[in-house]
Amino acid sequence: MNPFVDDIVEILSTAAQLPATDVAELLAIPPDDSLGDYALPCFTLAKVLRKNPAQIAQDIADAAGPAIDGSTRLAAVQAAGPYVNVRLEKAAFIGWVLAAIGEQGESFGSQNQGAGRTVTIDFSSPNLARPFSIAHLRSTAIGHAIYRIHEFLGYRCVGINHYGDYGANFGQLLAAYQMWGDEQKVAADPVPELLALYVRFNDEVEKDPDLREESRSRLRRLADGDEEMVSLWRFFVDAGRKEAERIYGILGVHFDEYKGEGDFADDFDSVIGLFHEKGLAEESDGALIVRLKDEEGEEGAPCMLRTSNGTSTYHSRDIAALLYRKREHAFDKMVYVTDNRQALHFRQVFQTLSLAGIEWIDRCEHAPFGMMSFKGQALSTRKGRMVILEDVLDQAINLTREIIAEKNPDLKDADDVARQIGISAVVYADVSNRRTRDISFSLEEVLNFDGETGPYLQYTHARYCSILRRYGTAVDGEADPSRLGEPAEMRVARALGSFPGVLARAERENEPSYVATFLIDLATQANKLYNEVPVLIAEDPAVKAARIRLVDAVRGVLRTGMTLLGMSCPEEM
RNA sequence: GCCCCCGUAGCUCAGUCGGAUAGAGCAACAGAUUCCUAAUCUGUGGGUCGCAGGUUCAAGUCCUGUCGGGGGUACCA
Repeated sequence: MNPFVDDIVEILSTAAQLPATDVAELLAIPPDDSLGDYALPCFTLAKVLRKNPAQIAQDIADAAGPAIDGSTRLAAVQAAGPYVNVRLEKAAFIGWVLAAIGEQGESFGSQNQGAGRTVTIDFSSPNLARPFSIAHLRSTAIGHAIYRIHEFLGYRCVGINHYGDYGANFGQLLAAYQMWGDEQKVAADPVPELLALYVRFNDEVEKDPDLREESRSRLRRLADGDEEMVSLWRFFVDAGRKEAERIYGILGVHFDEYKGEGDFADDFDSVIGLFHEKGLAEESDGALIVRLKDEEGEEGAPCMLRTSNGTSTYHSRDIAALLYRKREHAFDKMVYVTDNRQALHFRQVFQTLSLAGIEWIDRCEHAPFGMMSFKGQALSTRKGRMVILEDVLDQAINLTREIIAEKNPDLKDADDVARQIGISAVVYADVSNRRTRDISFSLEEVLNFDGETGPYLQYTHARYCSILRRYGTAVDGEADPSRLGEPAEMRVARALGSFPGVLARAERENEPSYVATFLIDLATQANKLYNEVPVLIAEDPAVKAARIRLVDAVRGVLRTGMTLLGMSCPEEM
């Protein structure tokens, strides 16, 4: 795939008289590019050859010398202690990267590894009884990025919103509404009114535990199809969905399927039938369970399919939903983007289906993410301690407006650009951390636009757009890159060249933060580049044209990467 | 008790398969704009990679134990 690496492997394996696969396996990248572009550590060879690794490195470098001299891609080979360092022919490497980007255009980075495959991604899936808080952004932003990355790699994607429209939260809402709700106020502006009712219920239930019965009885009536309860519940769900879809509109997130948990509450008989058939289901304390064992054979928490009251469970509903998805979408990969707390739940679901002989269960993955805390405390809707996502977005947008007014008062569509920057800043702050980390939300940090942030990426992109705009004429895709080779140019090219590998890893591990880290690196190198070498004021027109090609490539890859993370890319800011 | 995640600079975090001197950003301080947008760039200070063993030529990275934080552990989802 990379002819430069292929050449190094071929030459060094011949020189060292080693199998090519061994050399490819050992090949590393030196910590500093002044040492070289690739390195072969010789420690492991020392044992076999019974020689000092530095001597081995020297021998290999000597033996490889002539072949390197004859190579158009490789410039030099040198032993440095126990390492054989190889330097690339810079202009050739930059030219190769530019050619690849030129050929593949906007699809550069994709190796089309998802062609012919379908992935279903369950993400965001908010509980509609609660407001859309900053904590919901995690699953939404991470899931959306995973969706876009898969789509870019050629997968057919089905984004599923498995929203919560079922369970105790709704009982609480029904009770609170009927006890204290003001029909007109709720009808006029449901979201904040319902939130207030929800918080009040949880507040009062602490003082008066008997209130729980108010909730439970209504839940029973709902389950029995009581008309009053059903129509109220429907109203709550509709209001919650409208609100969620409004937020998705702001974020630019799209789902291919909306199905609530409640949609799988009634058809779980088939799930139970499946486990009865296999002889796996058994009665225990009135509930129906499947016993599970961990790796050591110890009995762990069982998977409960039906409660002693005869109702469905989180497990049976999720299993029903999963079977439905397999039938409906015939996925090759299924990703659940939920918080870490549900790790055991998914292990149980997967293990239970595995016991039942469902062989495709190994294509299902849980992509967990860490908890979000706020000022050292967990966010809790029940206790009214929460950060409403839209408030954060609004603050980010307003701050951006101020910055634009100060730095670029003549910017046209300033309001639109402020929205793009503010929203992307918040999204970036979320997807830039590795998924499994617990993150502490800090408004101050999200609203700092200096350094490794969303606006930094957008700024770099906008500056590159600006260079191309001022260049005036179309980019010459044939401009000769042989005049390039400045260290700054080489570093940018190396970053560009790493994009396909980064995306492959991001897909494999369902980890969008790899793309975020990549973009910061690319933008950093790109910013250094225009500080170090002149582009528009380059004296030699041939050099200028070649640099413009490089600038255009950076602009394109920045745009692709930011889009994959769900960010927008204004051309001016 | 058992299971999962996390622990790297004052703060927030990177760190592919174990490789050369552990890196960024923020905050602090000092610089760079007659020149492509200073939301940028350059420099300075800042480290017992939680701790202890082990494996290895080589450990932030792998193994065991331990401490600290968070979460989970059959009728919430």
